[in-house]
Amino acid sequence: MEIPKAYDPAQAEQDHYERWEKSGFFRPEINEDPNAVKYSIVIPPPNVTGSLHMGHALQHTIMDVLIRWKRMQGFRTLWLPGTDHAGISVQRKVAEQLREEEGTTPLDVGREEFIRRAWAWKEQYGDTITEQMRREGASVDWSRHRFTMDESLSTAVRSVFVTLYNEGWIYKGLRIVNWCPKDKTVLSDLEVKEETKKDGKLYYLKYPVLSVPPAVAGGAVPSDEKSPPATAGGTDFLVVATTRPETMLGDTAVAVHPKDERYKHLIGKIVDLPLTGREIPIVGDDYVDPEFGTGAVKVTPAHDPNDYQIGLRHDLEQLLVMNDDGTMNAAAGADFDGLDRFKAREKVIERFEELGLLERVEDYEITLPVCERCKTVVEPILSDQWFVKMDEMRDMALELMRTEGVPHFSPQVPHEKVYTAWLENLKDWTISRQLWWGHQIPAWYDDDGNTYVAMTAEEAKEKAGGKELKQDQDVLDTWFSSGLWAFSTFGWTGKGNADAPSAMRAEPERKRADEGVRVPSDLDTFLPTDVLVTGRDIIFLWVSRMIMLTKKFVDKKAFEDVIVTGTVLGKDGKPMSKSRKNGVDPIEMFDKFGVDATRIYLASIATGADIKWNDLLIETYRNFANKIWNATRFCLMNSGKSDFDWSTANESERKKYHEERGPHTLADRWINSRLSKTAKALNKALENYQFHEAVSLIYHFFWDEFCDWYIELKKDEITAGNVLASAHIFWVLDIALRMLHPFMPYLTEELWLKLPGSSNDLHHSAYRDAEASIMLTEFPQGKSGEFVDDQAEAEMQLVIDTIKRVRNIRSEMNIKPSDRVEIHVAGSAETQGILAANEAQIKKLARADKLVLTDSLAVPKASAKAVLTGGAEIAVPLEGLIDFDKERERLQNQIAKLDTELQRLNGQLSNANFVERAPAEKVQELRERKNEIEHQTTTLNANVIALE
RNA sequence: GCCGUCUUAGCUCAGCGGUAGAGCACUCGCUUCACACGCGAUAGGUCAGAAGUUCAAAUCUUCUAGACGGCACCA
Repeated sequence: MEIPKAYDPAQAEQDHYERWEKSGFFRPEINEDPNAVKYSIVIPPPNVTGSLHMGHALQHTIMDVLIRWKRMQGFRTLWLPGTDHAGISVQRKVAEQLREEEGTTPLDVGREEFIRRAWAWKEQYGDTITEQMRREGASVDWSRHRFTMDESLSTAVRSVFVTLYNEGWIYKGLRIVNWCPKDKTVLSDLEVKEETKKDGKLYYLKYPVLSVPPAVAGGAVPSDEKSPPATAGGTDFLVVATTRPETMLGDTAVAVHPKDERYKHLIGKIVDLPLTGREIPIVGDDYVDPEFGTGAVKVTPAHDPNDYQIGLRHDLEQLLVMNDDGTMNAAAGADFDGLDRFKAREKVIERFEELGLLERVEDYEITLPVCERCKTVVEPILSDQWFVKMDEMRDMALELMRTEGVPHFSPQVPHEKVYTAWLENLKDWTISRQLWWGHQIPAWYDDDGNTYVAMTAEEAKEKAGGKELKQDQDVLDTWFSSGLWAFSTFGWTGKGNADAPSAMRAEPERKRADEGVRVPSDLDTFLPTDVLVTGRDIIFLWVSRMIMLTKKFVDKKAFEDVIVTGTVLGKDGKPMSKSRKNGVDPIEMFDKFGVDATRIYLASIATGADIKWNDLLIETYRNFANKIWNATRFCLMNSGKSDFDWSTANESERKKYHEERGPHTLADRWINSRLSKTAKALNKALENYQFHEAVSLIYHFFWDEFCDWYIELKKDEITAGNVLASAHIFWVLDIALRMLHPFMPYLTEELWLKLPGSSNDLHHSAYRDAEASIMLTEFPQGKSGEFVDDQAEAEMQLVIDTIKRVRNIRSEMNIKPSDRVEIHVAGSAETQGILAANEAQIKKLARADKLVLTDSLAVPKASAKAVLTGGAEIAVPLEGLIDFDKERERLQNQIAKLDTELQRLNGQLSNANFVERAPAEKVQELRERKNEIEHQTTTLNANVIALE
C-alpha cells in the first residue's frame, strides 16, 4: 500500500466533513436505538457579526469532544448550533455601511429600510462563523440551526415579555441608567466596564451662599424670589468637589451631612448657582460623608444615581442638561447649548476661574464607566426605560443552587461562589435599547399615554378598544432573547407550543406519531441539556439569565453542568484583542498545523485555566498527528505481506480469532492491559471534564507505549508476515484510534477507513446500518478490567528495564550504534524465564547479538554493570572498549542517587512517630523500598570494587 | 474597598497530603528498512518567602511579596 510519508491535514479535512454531514451523522435521528439516552448541548450562540476566535475554537473543541464521545457511547446526541443577532454590533455595522457607501444615516433611510438592510447584511455576512465551524469539524446538527430573530424565537421573546409584564415583573420607568452617547442607547450594568484613569482631576468649586433664607422650605426657589447676588466681600461660600464640573449646570441642590458642625447652620439656606442664574437649596442628607472632599456635595439628580436618590428624598427638581449624543442641551444655558460634554467641562472651569470661584484643582485617580463595546465614557442619565425585576427569578436560581447544587460549575471554585454572590446582589435589569435591529418591544401606546402590552399589534388594538396605537420604538436587549436560548431553540414559543410536533424526528418516533401516539417534542427530549460550555465573561450576562428564565418559563433546569473555560491569552500574556494586535487567528493555525492538532492542543489546556498562546505547543500535537500517521502507515505497509484476508474480519470475528488463535506474546498481553487501563482512565477523565488529563493519557499511550515499545517489540514478527501479529496490532490500533477520535476527528477517520476490515460492522449497535465511519464506532470503555493483566505488565517492565539498562551502558560508554554487544543477566529462575521468552526482542532493541542468562555473573573485569529492580544483575562485557574511570564514575553516580533516597527513607523509618502513626501498608512499602535500595547499592559497590 | 485566582525545570504548563512530572528548548550520540514533524541517552527544580497543622506538606491553614481577575465605589 502506498501511503505518503507525512500526514497532510488539509486533504483529510476536505474529505470527511461533508460526507459526515450529508450522511446525517450529526443528527440525533442517526441513532436507531429507541431506548437510547439523550445527550444534548446547545451552543453559546456566536454573534452574527463575528468570526471565529480562539475562545470559540476552545469551547467548540470541548463541546465536540463531549458530543463525539457520547455519540460513540450510543447516546442520542444533539449539539444544537445557532447565532445571536447582536443588536448593537449589527446596528453599528449597517450604519457604517450606509455612511461609507451612500453617505446616509439610519435616520435618512428610516426604520423599515434600515431593518431590511440589516437582514441583507446578516444574509451576506452572518454565515462566516458557521462556515468556520464546519472547518473545525464541529459535529453540530445543522438542520436545527437557530437564529435569535427566527420567527419562533421571536414569538418566544414576545411571549415572555407579555407574561412578565402581566405578572408585574416588567415595568417601565424613569431611572438613572447607563447611557452610551456614541451608540445612543441605554446599557445594562453588565455592559459597562470600569476603567481607571490616573490623570483625572477633582475640581473644587465655590458656590456663593445667599444670606436670605428661602421663602419656601424645600424645592428649587422660584426665580422671582431671588435675592440680590452677594458681593464678594461678605459672601459665604460653600465649596463642593466634583470630577464632572459640567454637571453643575444641572445641579438642583447642595447636600451636607445634617450633623456636620461646619455646615449644619447652612441647611435650609440658598445657593446662587454660578453660570445658571438659578438658586438652589442646601439640604441635609445622611448620604454625605463629612470626611470626604469638602463635606459638601453638589446634587444633580438627573445625572447621577446617588444624587437621584437624594433628589427623591428632598423632592428636588430633576434637571436634564444633556442630549442623547453627549452634548449639552438648552437647559444647560445658552452658552453651553450644543457643546460637547468634555468641551463644556473646560468651559465651565474657565468661567469659574474668571469668576474667581474655582478654589483649586487636584489630581485625582478616578474610575470611569465606559461602554464595553466602543469604550465611550458612559453617562449616567435619567431616562424612561423598561426594566425586569429580578428578585423572584433570582430567588428561584438561588434555591436551585442551594437544594440541588445546579448548575454544577467546572471548575467549581471560584465560579459557584462568584455566581451566588452576584445573584444575591442582583439589581433590576434594563432591557430596552434605543436601536432598530432586534426584537421591537411589544408595547403600544395611545394618545393618552396608556400602555398596551400584547403579542401582536392587532391584539393590542383590541385591548385598547380599537384606538389607534403606536408601538414602542425601542428593541429588547439582545441578552433578553439569549436568555431564552436554552428552550426557545427547542421550539418553545409560549403557551401550548411546546407540544407542537417537531419536523426533525427520529424515524421510529415519527412512525409512532403517524399511529396517533403522542411523541415527545425536542423540548421534552433535549431539555435540560447536559452541559453548557462557555467563558467566564458571560456567566452573569447569559448563563445566570438562562437559568432563571428557563426555570420560570419551562419550570426546568436549563442544564446540569457548566464548564467554564479559561481565556486564551496572547503571547504577551494579555487577553487577545484587536487593539493590542496580539490575537491569533484559529483559521491560520488550522492552515499551519491542521485542525486536529489545534483541537487537541486546545483540549490539553486544563479546564478553566488561562493559557498563554504558544505556537510551539501546537507543533507538539502536529508532530503527534504525524506520529500516529506513521505508526498506522507502518502497520498498513507491512500487513500486505501476510496472506490473511482482512476484509472479512469484523469485530466479533477478530475477537474470536484472537481467543482461538492465542496465546498472545507477552507484548500483546501487556499492550492489551495498558490499552484497557488507558481506556478506563480516559473515560473517567472525560466524565470529570478533565480534558487535559484525557489528552495526556491518549498521548502517552500512543507515543510512549504503542509506538516506542509495542511496535518495536512486534516489528520483526510483523515484517516477517506473522498473521497473528498483524491481526493483533490492527486490533489495538483500531481501539486506540477510536479513543483519539473525539479529539482528532479528521486524522482518525482518515486512518481508520484505511484499516483492513473497518466497516460498519464495527459500529456501535445504535448505528449498525449507517455508512462506515469511526465516529459511529463504539467508544472503548475499558470496563470491568477486561484485558487487565498485571502479571504481563510486571514482566514487560522487566524486559523494558533490561533494554534500558543496556542502552544506558551503551550510550555512556560511547558504544557505536552499529556495534553489537553481549548481555549477561544473573537472576532468579523466574527472571531468566521471562527474559528468555523475549530474547529476540531484547537483542534487537538493545543491539546485542547474545543474551546469556545465568544464576551468577561470570564476566571479565572489563564489563559495565547495572542492577535491576528485584535484584537481577546485568553485565555488558566491553573488552578493549571500557574506560574504567568512566565506568566507576557511572556506577558511583547511580550509588549516589540511591543513597539520597536511602537517607530519606532511613530518616522516616527511624522516626518512631511515623512508624506508629502512618498507615501500616505505607510503612511496609517504605521498608521494602529500603531493602531494595540497600540490595542495589551493595551490588553496585561490589561492582566498583571489582573494577580495581 | 470587598471577593477570588495564580506564583513548580530556561520557556509554556500539569500535579494539589505520602519517592517532584510533561511538551518545547539545552547537552551527547544516531539518516537503524513507520516517522528527523524522528530514534536513543543525559542534564536541569530547597515547588515565591515566612510561620503553623500533620508521623508526613508543592499539596491543608495563616501571614508577607509579586502578577492577575471579578464586584462595588464618596461627590
